[in-house]
Amino acid sequence: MPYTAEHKQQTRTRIIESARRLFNRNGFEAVSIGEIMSDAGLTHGGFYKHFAAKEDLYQAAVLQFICGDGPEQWQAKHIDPNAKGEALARMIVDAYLSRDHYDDLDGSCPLIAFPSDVARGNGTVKDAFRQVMEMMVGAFEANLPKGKRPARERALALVSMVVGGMVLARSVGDEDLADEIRATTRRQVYDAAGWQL
Amino acid sequence: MPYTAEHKQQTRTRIIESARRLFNRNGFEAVSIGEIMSDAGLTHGGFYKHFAAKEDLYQAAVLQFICGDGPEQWQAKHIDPNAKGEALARMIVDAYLSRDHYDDLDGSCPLIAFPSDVARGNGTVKDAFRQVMEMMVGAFEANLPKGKRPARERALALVSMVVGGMVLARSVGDEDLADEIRATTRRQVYDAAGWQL
DNA sequence: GACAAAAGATGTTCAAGAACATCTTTTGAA
DNA sequence: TTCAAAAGATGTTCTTGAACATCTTTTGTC
Repeated sequence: MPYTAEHKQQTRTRIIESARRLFNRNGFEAVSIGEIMSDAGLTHGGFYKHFAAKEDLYQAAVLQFICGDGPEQWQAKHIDPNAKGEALARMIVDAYLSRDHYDDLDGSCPLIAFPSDVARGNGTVKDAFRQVMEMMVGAFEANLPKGKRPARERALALVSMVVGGMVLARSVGDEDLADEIRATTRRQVYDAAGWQL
Repeated sequence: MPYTAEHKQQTRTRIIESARRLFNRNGFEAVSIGEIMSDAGLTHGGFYKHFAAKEDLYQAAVLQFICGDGPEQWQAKHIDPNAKGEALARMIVDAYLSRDHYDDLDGSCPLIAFPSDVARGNGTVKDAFRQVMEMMVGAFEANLPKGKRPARERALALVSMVVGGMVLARSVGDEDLADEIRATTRRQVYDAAGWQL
């Protein structure tokens, strides 16, 4: 068999990385297969050697966020990989609601980049989306102080808040208002989690 | 001048209503002008007598939610128009996070229906989006009990939560999980607002 | 070194759709 | 009743893009 299996895998990964970047910025529909392949340094024809249809890329692009190697800059900048417990949970919140994340259109979390696209998509994409969400819920759940309600419940609420806040910030088209939304959401998350600012 | 001004206005409104419904369900890109016009009982050609470009419809479709006549069923069912203060604020939250809203793909709030589409759109759509958000913030702000933080801040956080919760619920593709997200978000909103369940 | 199997490139098909040009219909005003 | 201005219908253009068919290149195996 010519072209080693790793080679194909690498190419496939390159395609997915290009797709995620372009999808993140422009949405599923607005990006053509040709653009993605070209961005990955290939031509349009080879696409179907890796995927049966464009839709299959949606799922892969969403999962790339948690399967790709290494955190994004906006994550690395705010999260100390050695941190644990409350400190870690706070770092995740800070990273998520950071200006860096807000500005990083290419590398942002898929929960922010395409919620409505996924809501309209097929079960496969939704499943990928759910996985990303559950991963985030899990990260909070494991690092939340005890409270009157179950940790999962509070973790889910925190995810709702940070996702909602960033989604709104990205959509209002006003930097100052976006800053206000991010800052406000962060304070309220801290309150809800029982953390000091 | 043939065709009275009201007639034109009515037709325009019909186009916007069709557009909102179809956009809500399928997104801006996936719906063609022909489909919208046809849904409104017209043919594609007449579109440009009302709008210069398809993009102009995006803004109109978003604003239709707050400019259209009468609340959606999911709103009417949970909100007593005579209610005031905390009772009203609770009704708004209940309506927003209701199963009725979740199920109403055509009539849902634009903040839920197309956050990512708007985030990628031009300033005009974003401005419309902002208006819808500010209207919601205002509704909460005016009806929140006193607390240690400014009412606007807490109102903004509530909006982040309910929007985030519904956006996630719509995207996970699992009814049970969606129910959990809605219920959990609601409890946490009540906690955050200082309301009893 | 020849061979073949798979990756990737090139080229084609077909459909969709935005924009607009040009007809036809409507209806208020004269 | 006629006229004309604007709404709406019909028809056309041109571009884009998904899918796939068919070449060409690569490289491991014999």
